[in-house]
Parts: sequence; C-alpha cells; structure tokens
Amino acid sequence: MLELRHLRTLLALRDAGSLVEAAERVHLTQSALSHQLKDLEERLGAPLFIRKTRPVEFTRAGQRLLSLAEQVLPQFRMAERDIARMAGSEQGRLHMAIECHSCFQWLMPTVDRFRDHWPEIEVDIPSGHSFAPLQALGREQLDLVITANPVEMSGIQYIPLFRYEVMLAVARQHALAIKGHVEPQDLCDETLIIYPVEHDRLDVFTQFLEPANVSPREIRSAEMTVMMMQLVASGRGVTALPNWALAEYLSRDYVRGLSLGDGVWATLYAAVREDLLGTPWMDDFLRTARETSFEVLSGVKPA
Amino acid sequence: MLELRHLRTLLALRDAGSLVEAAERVHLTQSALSHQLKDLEERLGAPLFIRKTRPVEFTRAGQRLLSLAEQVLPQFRMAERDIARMAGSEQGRLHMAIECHSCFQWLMPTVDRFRDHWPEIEVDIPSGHSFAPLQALGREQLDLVITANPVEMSGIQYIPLFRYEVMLAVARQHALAIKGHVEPQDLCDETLIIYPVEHDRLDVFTQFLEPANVSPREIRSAEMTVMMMQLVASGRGVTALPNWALAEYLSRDYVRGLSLGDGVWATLYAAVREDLLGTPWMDDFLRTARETSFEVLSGVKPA
DNA sequence: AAGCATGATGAATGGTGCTCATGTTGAGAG
DNA sequence: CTCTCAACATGAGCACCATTCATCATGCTT
Repeated sequence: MLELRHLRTLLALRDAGSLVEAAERVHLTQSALSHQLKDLEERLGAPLFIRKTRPVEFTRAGQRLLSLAEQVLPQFRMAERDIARMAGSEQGRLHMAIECHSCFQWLMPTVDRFRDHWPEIEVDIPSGHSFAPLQALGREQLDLVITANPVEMSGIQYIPLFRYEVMLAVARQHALAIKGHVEPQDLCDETLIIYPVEHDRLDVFTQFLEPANVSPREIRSAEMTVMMMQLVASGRGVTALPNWALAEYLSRDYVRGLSLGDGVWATLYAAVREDLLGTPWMDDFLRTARETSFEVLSGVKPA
Repeated sequence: MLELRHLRTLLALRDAGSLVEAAERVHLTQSALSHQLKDLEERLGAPLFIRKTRPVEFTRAGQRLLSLAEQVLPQFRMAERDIARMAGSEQGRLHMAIECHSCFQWLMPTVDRFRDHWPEIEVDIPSGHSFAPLQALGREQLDLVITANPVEMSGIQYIPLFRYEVMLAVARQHALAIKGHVEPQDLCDETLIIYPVEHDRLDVFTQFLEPANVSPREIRSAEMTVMMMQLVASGRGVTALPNWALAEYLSRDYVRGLSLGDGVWATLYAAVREDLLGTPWMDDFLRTARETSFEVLSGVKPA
C-alpha cells in the first residue's frame, strides 16, 4: 500500500517545492509523480498536499508522512550501509582531488562523516594530482575529482553536488560597493584577480565578461583565497568567487560581495569513475557530500 | 533496492521457519519468495539466511534486516493508522460475537489495545446474538464473529487467527492422568462433558472419536468452562478443550491435560463481512488480535 | 491577450514481480 | 542403498502497473 518510493517522492517534493523539480530529483517525469501521488491520495483517502500554492503546502496527513519518511529512510540507509559493510570485504579506496580552490570547508566535514561510516575505505587527498586531476582519474590514479567544469570523458560521470552563485568581491570602500550588482562594463577599468587557470574555465569570463565583450584593465593571479582577499580588501583589485568561498570574509565585513549582472550561477560536480558508481560506499559518499555541503553552506546568504 | 515487501517476507520467514509456510503468510507462492530472496541477496551481495537448516537460520546480514523490519514496519503501521484516522471521519462500528466459549482471555486485551488506536470506532459484544451469530453477520447486525467452525457463506470471509491443540482434561487422580496422550478407545467408558452444541461442531467427535467409531459411555453438557472444570476435577467426567482454555487450570494443577492421539489441532477464525475487509481499522483489528493472542497464549505449553 | 510554467489526464508501453511447471537436493524410512 | 517425500531452486511465460509520451487545463506574468 504505502511504499518507500512514496516517501522519497514526498521528501523530494518538500525540498523542491514543485512537482516538476521534485520529479527531477527522483529521476522521474512530472507525470509519473502526478499519477503516483494521486493514486496514493486515493488509496489513503486523504489529500496530502495543496497544489495551488508555491511552494506546495502539505496537509496534516502529508506532514505525518513526511515525518514518517524522515524517521524511516535514514534507518534504511543505515541498514543498507551495515549490510554493504558485511558483504564487502572488498577494501575500497577513495582518492580525490579538488579542482575548486576553496572546497575544504564542506569537504572536510564530509570526509569526517564518511570515515565514520566506512572505516575500511582508504580516504585520501593525495597532492601531486592538482595539475591534471581528470587525466589521473582516467588513469585510475584517482577515484573522484571535485570540479565546476565538466569535460566529457569516457569512463567518467559527472554527478552534480550543488549550485552556487559566483559573486564579485570588492573592497569595502570601493566605488561599486554600494551597488547590489555590477554590469560587465563596470569592470573595464578594474584589476581582476583570478586563480591561475585558463580563462575559459572561469565563469566570470565565460558567462559574464565575454558575452558582453568586455575585458578588465588588468588581470593578475593568486594561488590562495586568503591572498586574493588581502589584495581585494586593500583595493588592489576585484575577484569573482563562489558565494560560499566568500562567506566568512563577508560575515567579517572584510570585503563586499556583489552579484554579477542578474546573478551568475554554477554547479559543482563530482567527477567519478564509472566503475565506482553504484557501489554502496560511493553512493553514500555522494549523498553525504550533498547533505553536508547543504548544511555547511545553507547559512551562506547571497550579499 | 531494498523494499518493504522484502522486510515483510523476512519477518514471515523468521516466524514460519520455512519458505513454504512463509509464502502462505504473505499470500504468495513459495516460488515467489525464492525468487524474491535470491534477487535481494544478489543485489545486497550477501546471503541472508541458511536454507539447509530447519527452521532456517539467519546470517548476521539477515538479522540486521530483521531488526530493521521490526523497527520500521510498526512505524509504517502507526503512520497509516494516523492517516486513516485523519481521512476517515466515517464512524466505524465493530460489533462482535464469540462462538468459542473461552476466548475472553485474549479477546479482552485485544479490544483494549484496539480501542486505544481507534477511539472513534464503536466496539461492542452485544449479547443476544450468541445463538445464531453467523446469521446475524449475514444480516449486518454483527460485523465479526470468532469461531472455530467455518461455514461457507456468501459475503463472509474467514480469516485465520491462530492454531491450537484440543486437549483432554481429566482429574489428577484419573487412571489416564499418567499417560501423555489418550486413544479413542480410552474414552468408551468415560463421561464426556461438552458445551451444548451439535456434535459435528466439536473436534473431539469429528477428528477423534468418529473416525475411530467410538462413543463415550455418557455425554453431558455444561455452559461454562469453570463448571466443566469442577466436574472434571471431581472425577465426574472428562472434557476436551483448547489448550489455552485449559492453561490456567493446568498451571494451578487443578486438572491434567492429555493429547488426543497424536494431537488434534484446530484453527480459530474471525468471520468477517467482506465489505469491512480492507478497511484500515478492520485490518488493524485482525492484526492486533493475532499479535495479542500470540502474546497471551504463547506461555501456554501443551501438557 | 499572449506567453510560460505547472499540474492533470488518458493511452500506450516496458519492466518486473508473480505463477506455473518442473528440476534438484537432502533427510528419513524401509 | 534406493525410494519417497518435502522443501527449495529454476526457467519460461504472463499480467499487472508504474512510467512515459502527448496533450490539455489552469494560473501567473508581462
């Protein structure tokens, strides 16, 4: 009668707010969800949510099922993990590299949690692959790479982790600081500070400056986020970073953050070797990564 | 991957001890269960139980899933009950009659529990239908009848509650009391005390005496179990009763209990109006009855 | 009023979970 | 040792139903 998939659907619906997006999350069509929920409501004899509102609002019955889902689904995951551990004496390995330069704030707690669940998996972030991590992935020297720039490669799948806004950091006393957002032209007299990578892998260029055919007056690079922040704060340039990378500097009012145009958004992916996808521990890592990053970054408010 | 039906199957398997009987309990074929469990074990990558032993023995993985099932399935039931209550303002009614003369010891706790879960259902055991309860069921004056003698009737379904052994009660000093069981011939010089119903509705006759073509010397009847016990204890006759009806007298060593031949077993049924089957509260009542009777009667040891 | 997004609906389809029929295994009896 | 019986495994076929596709209805935005 009541099935696990119903619970998953309802959770997805609550998190998504609409059938269309909930459908994406559970990898089904909107139609499927509509049918599924209609059937369920008929069988239970009670409406579960109100469709007219946005985001959808749950009835008391719906809320009861949501709370059931939150009780029960974790128990299932735990059991499945336990079983997988009992089954798998297969020593797994999870060696990763990070292409995104400031992921540690959510990656470290993720790894900590994961180690708890899978003590026998060897987790490491070996240095030495920071130059060409995707190639190392292809050569099976690595198992997972965190990146914002998916590049089609055979044997590698890109799993989206979360979306974020790319924002411009400027000094507090900067002329632009009073505006809520900047236009491309605003940057033509600025010094832009970037990580030392090709321009076509930076969303400021591909999604913001190049479409408007604007170039900043000067471009200089810095390896580390702290360094960039110092330069920005002292008025020697501006830089574009993920909102969550800026978060701590914004909260300390060290720099100011501005949207790029109407907002430039990007998605962070985990590039994973296909042969590892589907193993319970890899699935669990990806889920943990999503959950943890959500928790850690959800305090991050744009601007 | 892991589904609710798997958990139900595993619980049934544990309670039944074999695939064949477990299949009955979940209303599937043995083949279905074999397939289902094989698939599951393959997907999990771990064996769940050992088939060669009888009753089957569970591996650690199997036990883990059993414990999951015991955590999770009750939570589902509770949620479904809550939802059914929210949905159903439909005042239900549960009027019952008892054809078996000593069911109160497990029926009362059952009713108590049920009332907790379904306060708005009107539960009653109206007197006045003790004569022809099944007819009253057909006339919709009753909703459920507890009986050990299913009689085919349109619109009525018989739901098995539990199996029990019919045992012979004899006085402590009775000649037969030293034996573990009696043969039909042993009764041809005895006075048999029975409830005042037709002989063909008593298993002592249909399953024990008549097949051997034996009649007791004398037959007398009594309305109440206590009365029968007094007669038996004082050596004025013997009687055949369900083991659980005898239990309290046996434990007080008031009478002795003997198996009839290799053991005569019967099943107690709930006769239910078909239109009520499938309503959540009726399903819940039947489940509660089975569980409660099991708990109450499981202390009852034969002889 | 047009355009867009969301949800509903009905028909068609494909997957899969079940049954049926049969094969295999193991235990107990003669 | 073999016969038998019960329990479980296995493969093929089938039926159901969850899902998809195509389309329609509705409401909000511009």
